[in-house]
Amino acid sequence: MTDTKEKILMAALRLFAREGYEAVSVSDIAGELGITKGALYKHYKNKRDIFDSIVARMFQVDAERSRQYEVPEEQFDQSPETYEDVSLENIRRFTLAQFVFWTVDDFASHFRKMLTLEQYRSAEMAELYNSCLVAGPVAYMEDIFREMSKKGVLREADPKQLALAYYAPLYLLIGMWDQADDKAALTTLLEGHIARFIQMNAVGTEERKGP
Amino acid sequence: MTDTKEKILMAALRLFAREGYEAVSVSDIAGELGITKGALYKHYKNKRDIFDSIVARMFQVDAERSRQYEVPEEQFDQSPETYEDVSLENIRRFTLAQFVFWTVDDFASHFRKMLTLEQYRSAEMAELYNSCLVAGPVAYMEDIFREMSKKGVLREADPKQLALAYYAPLYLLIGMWDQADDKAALTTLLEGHIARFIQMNAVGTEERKGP
DNA sequence: TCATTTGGTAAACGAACGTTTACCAAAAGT
DNA sequence: ACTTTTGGTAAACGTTCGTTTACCAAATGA
Repeated sequence: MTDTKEKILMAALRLFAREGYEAVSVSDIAGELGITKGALYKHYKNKRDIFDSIVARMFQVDAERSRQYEVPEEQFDQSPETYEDVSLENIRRFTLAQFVFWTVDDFASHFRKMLTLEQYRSAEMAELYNSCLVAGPVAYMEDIFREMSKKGVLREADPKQLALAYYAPLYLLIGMWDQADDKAALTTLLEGHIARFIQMNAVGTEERKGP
Repeated sequence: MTDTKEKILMAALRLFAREGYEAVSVSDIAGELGITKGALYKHYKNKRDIFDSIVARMFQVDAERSRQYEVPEEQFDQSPETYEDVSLENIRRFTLAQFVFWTVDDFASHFRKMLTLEQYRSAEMAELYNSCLVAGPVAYMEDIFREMSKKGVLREADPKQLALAYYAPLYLLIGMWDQADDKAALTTLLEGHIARFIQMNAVGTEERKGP
């Protein structure tokens, strides 16, 4: 069965996320499935191959996700007076989806932790960690905020500074998730942060802008 | 010489911070100093003992630091009209000092990275990482902000939400430091963040409060 | 039906691991 | 001056590592 190959990948990911790549032995992975380590080499050519397959899988998952999120296209025919609300609401929903993805989703959550543990081992891992979880998302938000400032949805401000202020709490709360006992409180904090950010930075929360 | 013992500790810390504890061999550590691994056992009883000594050292460094930062006591006899400025300026300086400590300081920087890599291995490491770098600092800022709100230096707001908004960018920038090529830009971003935070949350940046 | 492929076991491989031992030169103590 | 301690080397210990090999039963395919 090719089902075993999948089980190996997930078991390895779970172990890599907790212990780090080097600290996990091939026997450990095989032991998780109740098979011998010899059987493992029928599915992967070596230990590194498992790791590489995990990374490749993440690229695949990410491609599917961005295909899904890109151009929903439905709300662009709104009247100008409600555009900012829709736009901000989109950001809010996107942010919550990001949070859920990196914390609740089994694969993404374990992958994030694995990447956290491997980020200093090589420039490649550092770049991957950075683009997935740090500078990548910040740059993404910066683009969005620059656009929104230009359209008058947000007050004038350095979009890089805005992106930092917006994304950093999300990043920190993701990092707190794994060992938080009250996970609902974290979600509440995140929602509070988003609401606060919109209230302080959106045009139209104090005076409403006419069409 | 007891100087060798210190060199072993620092070399081990440097390696643990890059590779993680399990991925570093005793030979690796000895090799960094140009001695054999046998010699290493004249200074530490085993590999774990080196790790524990590093952690103990951090506690020691931290104790010295908090002794140094606690009760500078010099500015508490200010007139009420300048109190908020002093208070906010203290926070600004404290924040920058924290940032420099966890990024530039050789021991603290490596210790932070090591802790980042070990945080999922045991509850003890998770707690240490959390108290040093995540929930600990947030709770600390929360206390400060609650006090400042009560004294009217800050606008009314949930202090937990304030602490998250204030500390998270610091946390993210610390994490970006290691592999940033333009470190000055990060410092600029941090200073921008602090200035922005004070401007948006301090009472008196729009209307000055009389005595 | 019979050859082949698949997915598994058990054992062995050399290398590397953390640790211990036997030994030694130089420094320190008395 | 002689003993002890200190800080080092080199080699060996038993264990575990990642990987390979020989073998096998069941599924697959012609």
